[in-house]
Amino acid sequence: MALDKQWFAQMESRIPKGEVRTRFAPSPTGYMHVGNLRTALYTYLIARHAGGKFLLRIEDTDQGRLVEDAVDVIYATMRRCGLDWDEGPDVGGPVGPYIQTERRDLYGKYAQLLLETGHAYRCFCTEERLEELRQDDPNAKYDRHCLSLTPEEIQAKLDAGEPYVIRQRIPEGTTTFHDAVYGEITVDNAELDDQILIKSDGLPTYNFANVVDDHLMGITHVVRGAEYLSSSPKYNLLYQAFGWEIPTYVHCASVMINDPATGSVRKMSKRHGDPSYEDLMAQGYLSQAVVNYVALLGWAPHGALAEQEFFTMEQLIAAFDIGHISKSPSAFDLDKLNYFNAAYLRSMEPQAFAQAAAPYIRQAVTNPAYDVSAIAALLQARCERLTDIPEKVDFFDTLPQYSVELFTNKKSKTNPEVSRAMLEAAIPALSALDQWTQEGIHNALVQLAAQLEVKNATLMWPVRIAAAGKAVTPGGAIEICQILGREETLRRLTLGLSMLQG
RNA sequence: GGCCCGUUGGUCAAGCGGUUAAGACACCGCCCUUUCACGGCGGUAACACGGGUUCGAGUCCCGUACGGGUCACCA
Repeated sequence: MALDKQWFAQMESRIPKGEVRTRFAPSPTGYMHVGNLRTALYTYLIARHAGGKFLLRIEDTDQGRLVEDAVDVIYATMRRCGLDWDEGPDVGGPVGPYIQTERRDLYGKYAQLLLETGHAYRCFCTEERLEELRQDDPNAKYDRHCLSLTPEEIQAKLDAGEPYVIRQRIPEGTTTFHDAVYGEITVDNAELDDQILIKSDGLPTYNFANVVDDHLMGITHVVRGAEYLSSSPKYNLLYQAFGWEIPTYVHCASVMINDPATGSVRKMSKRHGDPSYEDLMAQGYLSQAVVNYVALLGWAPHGALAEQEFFTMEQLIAAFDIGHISKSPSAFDLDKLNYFNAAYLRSMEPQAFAQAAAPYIRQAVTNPAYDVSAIAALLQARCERLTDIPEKVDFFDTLPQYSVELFTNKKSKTNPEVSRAMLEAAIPALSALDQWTQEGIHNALVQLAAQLEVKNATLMWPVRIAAAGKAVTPGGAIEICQILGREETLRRLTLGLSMLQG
């Protein structure tokens, strides 16, 4: 097969120059790992910080792992996180296509190039033979059996239609590469395997497609998880074999999680039931909170910003720098995410919060008479996640069964006898009210407490307990009574009183 | 196991040869208060270990230990 020099030249000519270009290149698996999300974020931030381009490329060369609609999940997640891309499968761009299976013909041509320059060779070994090689040493490298095939032997196998793969020929010596976060790393080439570049199905392996695409797409900063650190020398060798400029590598340490079962940390994984981005959304977390938290998992602002922890996307773009990406793995901490989420929830406009909370409130409070906005106002400073809401407000719909013991509270100086006296006084005072407003209820009860010569808490406690039937409620007696309405409040208070009289 | 990487409180982390070693989460206490939250104030808690280099080391070098990654026709 003759190589079309013009075609290669044309591919080269498409590559944009003079700008920072990064890419996020997920495999369509149907969900976004927290670690992947963080990698995507950092990749995005590096491009935006430099005023460069951020691209999205879909790496779907593993036909066996294709997941239906997974690409849509990626789009949705990226958009929801505020990671807008300049070039990608859906928006196009100068170096497309942006889906690897749509580029399939191109990898073979580049592999051919390597074949002709002796940087790669065809391998006809069967899987059985490879397995045998690994019999006594499961970590054995390929023995280069097919490297010694003569051109005639190769041609004969080709003519016979024998399936083959194309392998990279690793040269002698050592390979040194530079990583922006880990620094200079040198390895002995003897440690490197003659890895497969083109699989027998004709599709490229991740490692090969990655190098070809990154070059052809003009990627200047290769941002990826640290699990690729040890395969980086092979990448470098590939770039060198092609005579291509080596990009800046930015490897990010893994996101770990504390495993309470073992008491140690391990890499976050879907398999162990660790939450993905989608899981977190379903659990009532805010996308901004997750993004903010994740940004700080493995990167920290420096200088004047060292103590800042709340960042908008714009602020992240301005502050982000590769130099402060951490080399060591960090543990995902749900407590801290909860803190961020609660803070984001609190910072919302009351109206926006009410809107977000409404469906969760309505899960537990179906009575249309109760004002959702008023309930939301009580909740805003009191929940870490939206999904915390239903159990906090269930008492509005139905008064729980509760025990008289709830009427006893040391700090409020209440016990069943005191509570009984309080309710006996509160019921007529509240039924006499002409305006059922927070202010009206507040004034009536505060005046009553003064009149009875007890502290406010002594009166409020039994009222709240009778109104809600729970020791802990969002909001106090006044707010709860106001939302309940006069009739229901008096009914519940009377019920409470009868419990105390019985 | 070989190779590569890492190691500051329970967790996230600042620090880039000279600091009383920041800050945040969590935890504890106090205040505020109508329960709980919110908010305010305070507290417990760290440079893995051993050698060097240096007037001086969390910061630089070398070991050890521990942790992680990787060794596929997966990405």
